[in-house]
Amino acid sequence: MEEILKNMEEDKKNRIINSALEEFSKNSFEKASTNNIVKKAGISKGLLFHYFNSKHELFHKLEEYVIHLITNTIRKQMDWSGSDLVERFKQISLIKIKLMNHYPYIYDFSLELLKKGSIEELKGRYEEDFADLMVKVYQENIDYTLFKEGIDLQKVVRIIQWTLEKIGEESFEKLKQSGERIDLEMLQKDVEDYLDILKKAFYKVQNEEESHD
Amino acid sequence: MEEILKNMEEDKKNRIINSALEEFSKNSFEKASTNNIVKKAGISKGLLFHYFNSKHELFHKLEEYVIHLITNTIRKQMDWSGSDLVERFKQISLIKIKLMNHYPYIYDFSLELLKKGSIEELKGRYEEDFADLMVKVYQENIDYTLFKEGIDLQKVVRIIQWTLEKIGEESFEKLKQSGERIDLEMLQKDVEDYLDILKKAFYKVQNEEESHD
DNA sequence: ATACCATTGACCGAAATGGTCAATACGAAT
DNA sequence: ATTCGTATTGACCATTTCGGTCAATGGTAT
Repeated sequence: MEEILKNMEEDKKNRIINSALEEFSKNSFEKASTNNIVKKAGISKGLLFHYFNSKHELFHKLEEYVIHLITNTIRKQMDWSGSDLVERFKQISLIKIKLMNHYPYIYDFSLELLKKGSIEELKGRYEEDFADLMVKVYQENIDYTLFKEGIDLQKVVRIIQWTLEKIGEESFEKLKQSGERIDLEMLQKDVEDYLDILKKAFYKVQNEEESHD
Repeated sequence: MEEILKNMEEDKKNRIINSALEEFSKNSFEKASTNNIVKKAGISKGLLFHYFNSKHELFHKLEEYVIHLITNTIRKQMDWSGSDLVERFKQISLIKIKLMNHYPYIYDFSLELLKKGSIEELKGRYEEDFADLMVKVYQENIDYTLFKEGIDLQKVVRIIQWTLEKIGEESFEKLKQSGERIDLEMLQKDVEDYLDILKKAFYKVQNEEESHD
């Protein structure tokens, strides 16, 4: 994707990527229309097929690009030194939402990929990539003794993840309806509020002194 | 819907409803195909247009039917006497999932309705209906002093709702992939486990004596 | 002026679209 | 058996849309 469009001006490139992401997110592969994609991207039909020889290749290159972008961004922008799982989740969710400001449909698109699977050859590769990253997120240097004892750790972790996912989904709905960019500061505050509640609920009681005024 | 198909044998009626729900859930109205609907329902094209004069009418009657079915089922099957909000949520979520066993795509379909809106005339009517029901759920006879003091009640309630929604979405994914009906007993156990965790986290500490062996 | 790549949009045959309708199948009543 | 009426069929229609092609054009650097 990057190599294919490397000489194209940034703005046009983004329009193509975003238009394709939107069309493939809203429709199944078969019903997604290349006519719609070029119309929304503001380019001619010929140009799209000049760069991507077929609808299949476009989709294939797009999913490759998206998987690579998401996993690499997380890998690079995360602070891997901390041992607090919730903080790690928070970082991931903020990274995703920042990506969404640039590529509004990237999250929806990647969710569809994970649900429906994709071209087999690629699927193996990126699922492995994702799986590796997730193992790293959950296990590398994480201190699980922060959680209260006697609770179902697996379920609690899922509650926390689900909450973050829902916050993300809500932001996306807002973005779609208003068209304005997401207010990252407000969102960060929101995420932190929710995670504070969840930490207070599921982490061992902390030293009150540290948070004293 | 019910009146239109009243003389039809139950099985064929369900096949039509479920096929239409599926097609309209997976595709936007425009891209949904009446050819697909009749194929999956196992009926002829002519028959569908004999009962519903147009694709628009089919969709319209379908949404009317679904909204009515969901709200009425909740209204009737709920135990409105309790004052525990979490228990009320639990009931709603189990009712929804039971409906999903009969109409697998009813939940997806209704979500799309709420997101995208629908035909204007109907929209006003059923949104009001939904809103009324929700007010009843949240306010009629609910004891909010069960929650711990000093927490952000609104956010806590949303965490609980989101958790139930995610459990429902997961059940639906399983249903789609396996095709088997949902094991309601296992699911109920699951819902209760999660809600126990959330209650312990957000409700005031209860008398331990009652749960003593 | 020449060479070269980016870009266009009219055009293609094929497929799918929502909807129609004359023809049947079939059970009940006579 | 025959008639009647309704439930149901599927071939058929005009129209649109599909993915993809390609000769032509524009613009830029040499």
